[in-house]
Amino acid sequence: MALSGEDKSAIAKLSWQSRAFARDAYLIREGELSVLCTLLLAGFAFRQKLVSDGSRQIISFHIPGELLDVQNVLLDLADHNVQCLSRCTVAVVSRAQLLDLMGERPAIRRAIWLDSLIDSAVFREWVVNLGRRDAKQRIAHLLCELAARLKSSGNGEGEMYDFPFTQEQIADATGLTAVHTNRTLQTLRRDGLISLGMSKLTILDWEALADVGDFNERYLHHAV
Amino acid sequence: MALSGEDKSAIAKLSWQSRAFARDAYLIREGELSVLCTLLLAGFAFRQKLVSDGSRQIISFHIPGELLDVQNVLLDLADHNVQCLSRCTVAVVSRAQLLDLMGERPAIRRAIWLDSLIDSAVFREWVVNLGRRDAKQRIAHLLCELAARLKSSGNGEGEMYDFPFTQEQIADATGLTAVHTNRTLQTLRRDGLISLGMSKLTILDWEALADVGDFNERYLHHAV
DNA sequence: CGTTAATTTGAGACCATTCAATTTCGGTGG
DNA sequence: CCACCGAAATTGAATGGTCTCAAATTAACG
Repeated sequence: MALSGEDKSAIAKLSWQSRAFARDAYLIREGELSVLCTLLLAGFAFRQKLVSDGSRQIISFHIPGELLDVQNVLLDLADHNVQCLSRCTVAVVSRAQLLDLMGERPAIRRAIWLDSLIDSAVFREWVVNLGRRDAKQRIAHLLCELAARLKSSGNGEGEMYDFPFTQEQIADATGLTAVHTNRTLQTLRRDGLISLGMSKLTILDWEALADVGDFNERYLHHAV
Repeated sequence: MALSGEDKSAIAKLSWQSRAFARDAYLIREGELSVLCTLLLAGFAFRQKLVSDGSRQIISFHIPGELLDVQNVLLDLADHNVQCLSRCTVAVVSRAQLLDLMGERPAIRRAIWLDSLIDSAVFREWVVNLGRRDAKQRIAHLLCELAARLKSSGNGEGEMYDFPFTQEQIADATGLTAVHTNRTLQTLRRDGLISLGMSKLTILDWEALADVGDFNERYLHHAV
């Protein structure tokens, strides 16, 4: 969304600090008040929730350039965890500062709200993915989503993307076990749809992968 | 969220119209521009998306008193369908009017944004429900959520609630088949947790049902 | 009171899980 | 630079939860 020069300078005037986090570090914890708002400058992160038997469901992945805490900014206590997937660098501002900025600058307010609504659209698509697709479709869909977002945010060269996800994380995002995720990835490789290894994903046949995963990028709403 | 008298009168000044819809009528269609914003006055509705093989995933249910189109108000084209579950009466205002009101009145803006963030929190919980819980847990969790929301919005007498959902709809919301939903509901009845029939749900043992469904209402954020 | 929708029941098939063991990868220290 | 280590990926076989398909029963509606 295009912002005016004044909006941009208002953002530049924010007092923020850069912070580094290790892999697996928590940025937000369920049950705590999140008073900070963070922008992911470098590295990957994910939202996550634990269930009674101890297993974990990943709710979304986040790539460099995305806002992480908008979902919590008006809420009392966070209802989920946000965790670093790789080493991360984030820009941090206070919740109060962000809300003030939004109060003063309608275009920024709108942009941030839009961002949170696109996050919601992704959650909805994940509900569909988990509820009505089998293993092969789920994983294909997830790979399409990540590739589409990495491409449109400028992370990636051609059809090759940084891909620091473990198979266990893919499993926790798709509602599968790591074992079955492994087997399913192998069939996607065997079918010539993807190449995956050494923290790099390459989409070899985009059209076929999107077809397998029933992927339609409308729900991303041209997210940056 | 408490609104001032001025805010309330600004809302009262909106030019809205009441409309009735039949069961199964579409309020929003995927791929279309939603220029209207609706408040559900009476009846139940749900969000829904279809996948390639024609099967349907329900993404959320909505009860009287809830806003339906906030998720689409800043988006170009709707990414999902919204459909009436029972006969519905809705209040309709134009998208432009709602956005104007939000521009002028910070408290209303905040309330509506909060509403959309709580919707998101529910989507996230559904991701967890579909991804990491088995059939019995999923259905118990869904029943807890609906009961909690119906209770806090004043729809319900004691532990008995209007419950116009078919088993097929519960199946499409929990990612199961209607057949397996039927068998699972029977075990919940046999265990003495619920009583269900004639469009009425009674929670016989709230604590046990919440325990089975791993239900923690924090994610509802005391939604109205 | 007839007709359609919704619920219920049964049996067999299948996708994904579980559990356990093995191999490969990535990083670290000598 | 190589040996080592824990993490991650891979493989196998048996189990199980859920699905599929079909039919019967019951409830809802005009």
